[in-house]
Amino acid sequence: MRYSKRQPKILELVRERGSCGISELAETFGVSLETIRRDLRPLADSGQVLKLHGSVMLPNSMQEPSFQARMRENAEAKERMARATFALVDDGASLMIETGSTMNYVARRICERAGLTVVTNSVEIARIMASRQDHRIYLAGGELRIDDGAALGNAAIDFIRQFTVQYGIISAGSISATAGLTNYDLRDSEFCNTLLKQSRTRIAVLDGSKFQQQTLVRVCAFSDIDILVTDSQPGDDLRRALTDADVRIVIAD
Amino acid sequence: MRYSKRQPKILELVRERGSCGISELAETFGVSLETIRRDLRPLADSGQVLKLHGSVMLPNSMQEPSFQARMRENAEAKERMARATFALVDDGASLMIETGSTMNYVARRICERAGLTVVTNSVEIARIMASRQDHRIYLAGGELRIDDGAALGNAAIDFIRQFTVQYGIISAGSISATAGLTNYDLRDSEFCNTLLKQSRTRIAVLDGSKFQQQTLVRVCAFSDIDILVTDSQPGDDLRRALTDADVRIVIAD
DNA sequence: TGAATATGTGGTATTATGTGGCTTTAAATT
DNA sequence: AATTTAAAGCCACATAATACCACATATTCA
Repeated sequence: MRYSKRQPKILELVRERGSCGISELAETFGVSLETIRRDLRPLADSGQVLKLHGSVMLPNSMQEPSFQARMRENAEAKERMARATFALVDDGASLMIETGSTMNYVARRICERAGLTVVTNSVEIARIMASRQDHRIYLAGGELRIDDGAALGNAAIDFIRQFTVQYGIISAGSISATAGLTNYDLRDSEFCNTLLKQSRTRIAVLDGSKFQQQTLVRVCAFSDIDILVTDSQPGDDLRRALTDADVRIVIAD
Repeated sequence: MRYSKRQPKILELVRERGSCGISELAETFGVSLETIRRDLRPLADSGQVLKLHGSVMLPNSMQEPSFQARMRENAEAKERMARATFALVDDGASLMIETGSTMNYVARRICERAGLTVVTNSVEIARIMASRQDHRIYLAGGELRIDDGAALGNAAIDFIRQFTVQYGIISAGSISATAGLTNYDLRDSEFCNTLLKQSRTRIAVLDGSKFQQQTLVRVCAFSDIDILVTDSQPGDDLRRALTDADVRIVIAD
């Protein structure tokens, strides 16, 4: 492997942000595009980053276009919420995380905590957490949904029933005063339902674009969660419904 | 080590800041570049710092994880064996694959087949297979080994017992005429054992560097496998033991 | 003072970077 | 789906920065 003083910093940047533009990197380091490409080549050859046209990303990011698209939607809000969620969790905590783009952002941040015990049904999140040596990771098995690499169904649900954790972290497709938390896929809802039952402090993370919408399947009532992490003020109806159910609202930044 | 009053201070600086420019050090100590290089040489030779053009850094900031390193060992042989294994499997087949760097190469190739049903205990391999839409993937859950992201133990073993597949594909740490296939980790051996029991055609993939060595734990006897895929001719002893057990030997390219 | 070690200097070899031409890729358009 | 078009990648060469070596000079310590 060829060494360059930039390579470790490139890796760090890519790991931190999930992906980086090549011109962006060139500008950051004040060198030409070709130089960055030369730095990148051995990193790509050894599989440490994945090289695309004009950008690099972590090889462990799901490559499905639909999932990628969701990772980009509201990326900045999701990152802010991830930091806020990080602040809620202590070193050495035990937690369950479900699948989804928002959960990926949360996992990347929470990963920085030391000595966690993590239970998840998402291949992606398991991989993110495995990038550090000092976590224990329990992955629920079953048939994988190709789209996001999540195990759903009875096998996964039975698996997580073995655990009781301090924090249960979920997202959802939408949240509204009338319907509570709702989701696109029944299997997700079922899984989240069990996840919440096995967790003492139940945290839902949803950005403001999910307020007042309504998707197909009900996940749970407001009384089934303890904390809502979001990025913007909910409307009056929603806020009243949440406070009535004793949900603590955390607005990121 | 050669004595210099600057060396301890250089080390201290590099450790504190991660990396240092050589001209920067020369200026700090008020000596010529050549002098700093002479101070640095023994430090670099003894592995305490990593020297690159114009700067030095800590040697471990570039260290790649052990799994990445194994992916690069014998990469060319593993790729050849992967192609040969690909040829053994049909479109629409059902198969089980265990974890390991060789299995990763195999998975990348086999993934090109259409409509497979894949059962695995490796997060990596699940992810590789998920890059195409038309496979069904069953991932065994359990506690993950951080190193390679594999689920091991009873949960994983019980999970795969639900399936019976056409092809069981494993690797191993070594193969020898006297000890059969052996592995480093008992948990791998136990898992592979069950995997083979659930498979009709049992394929072992091992490159020539694993001949005649012997690692810790026995995986299975030669009679428990049907096909050995390798990259070079085994020695006479080994070949005789294999043919006596009716193992078909496939030499890649 | 003299031997041993350190440091600096200049020339040459090596490595890193940038540039321009050409090929490949991805996306936009028909 | 095929064609066009712009962007990104790759390669080869030129240039700049850095490393190495041999030798000269300075410093240290017995």
